[in-house]
Amino acid sequence: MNRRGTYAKGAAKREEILVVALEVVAKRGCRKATLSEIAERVGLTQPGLTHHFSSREELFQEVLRARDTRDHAEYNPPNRGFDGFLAVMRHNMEVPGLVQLYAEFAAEASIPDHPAHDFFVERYAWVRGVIAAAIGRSQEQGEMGLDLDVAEAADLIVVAADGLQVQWLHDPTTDMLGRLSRMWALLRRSSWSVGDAGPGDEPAGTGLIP
Amino acid sequence: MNRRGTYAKGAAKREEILVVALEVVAKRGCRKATLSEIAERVGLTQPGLTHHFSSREELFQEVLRARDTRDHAEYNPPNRGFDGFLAVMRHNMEVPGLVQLYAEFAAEASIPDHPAHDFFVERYAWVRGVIAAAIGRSQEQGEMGLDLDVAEAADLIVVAADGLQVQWLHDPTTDMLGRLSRMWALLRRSSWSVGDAGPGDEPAGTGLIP
DNA sequence: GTCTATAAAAGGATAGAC
DNA sequence: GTCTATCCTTTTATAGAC
Repeated sequence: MNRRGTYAKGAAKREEILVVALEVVAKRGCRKATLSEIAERVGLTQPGLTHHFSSREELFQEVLRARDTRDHAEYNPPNRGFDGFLAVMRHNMEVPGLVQLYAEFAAEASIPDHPAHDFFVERYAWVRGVIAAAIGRSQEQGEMGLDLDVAEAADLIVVAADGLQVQWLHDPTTDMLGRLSRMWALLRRSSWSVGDAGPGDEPAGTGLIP
Repeated sequence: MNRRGTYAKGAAKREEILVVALEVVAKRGCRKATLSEIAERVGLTQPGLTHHFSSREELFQEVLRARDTRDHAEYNPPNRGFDGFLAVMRHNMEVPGLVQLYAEFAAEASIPDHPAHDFFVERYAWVRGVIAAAIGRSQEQGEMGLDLDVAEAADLIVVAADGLQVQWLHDPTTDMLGRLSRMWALLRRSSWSVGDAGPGDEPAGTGLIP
């Protein structure tokens, strides 16, 4: 531990930057949050900040990564299942800045050559996996039918959660937890087989498959 | 029609700008799309463009408004119900630029004092209403139970659609239509009463309501 | 309705000192 | 690890001519 003043200090500053970056995003929005303002708020110049995070995109990506790491450790101990996911969403309602950053940056990064594109693709896969595991656990306990298409069900939970967060940002009275619980309940009660109305199928008469 | 050269020309240029703005957004993303590039592509200078749309936010908002107007006329003639909604989503898959703009700009506008904030709040209410009407129609036809909470069900469809679009931007193999059809099927098969597991309720043991 | 010109600001990147 | 200094680029906004 003789690295005090170098490594330790650097790591602490990094943490501080991540926190302050979030505050600036919460106030200005992801688009209008600038490196200079963040730097100033942590008592650095803009080039000083760049030493820690070499670009705006890297910084925001790391803010979100740190969030995931902490949230997962805090709310998703092994096998907590859907309750853990709900707990994360409940926590999200106390940190609108994070939700705002997530929604805006994820959308911005949807363009294929965005620096954070791969981060989000991997993150989505990870989240779907977490939810799929929760569904699997629910199946083991007999709460959900074994004929449920787990991947599809997990997808629906994840996209509903994402969509809900944007709605909630626009209207904070949105009942995210209630809506997600309902979504979960729908899946719990349903029972379907692949040949029934599987992925890609459509209601008859839609005309989507000419 | 003696206004050729003034009103007519202005309106035509406006339309052209809306189209080109979309192309630039599709290429660069909403954040990186600039008034100057759009102006150049329509053969105007940036101040020339500003004459038609006084800000970036107004321009993007009008692109989305024009889209809604056209889509609604094209795919949602009275009482087409859920099929009409699916048709809009199918059409969206042919215009990723629009989906990209919608996702990114909606997230950006989630901050309360954003110029387009109200536009999105009103738009969400409108879309929810459209879906709620489709559900109501489905109930009349006996396809959906009368005990369905229409507002809640409509919400779930809308947020799932929004979330799906972002997922699809990141991974174009995402089966948006299949997922939405499944969502609809879940609601069709379900049957719930308000006291059963109504909005705001949670699974037992979640601890979300201390 | 569109231009030129210019403002006025700000964004992010980089080289080199300490 | 942080600063100063500087650079280049870009962005939006505005005033006034045609």
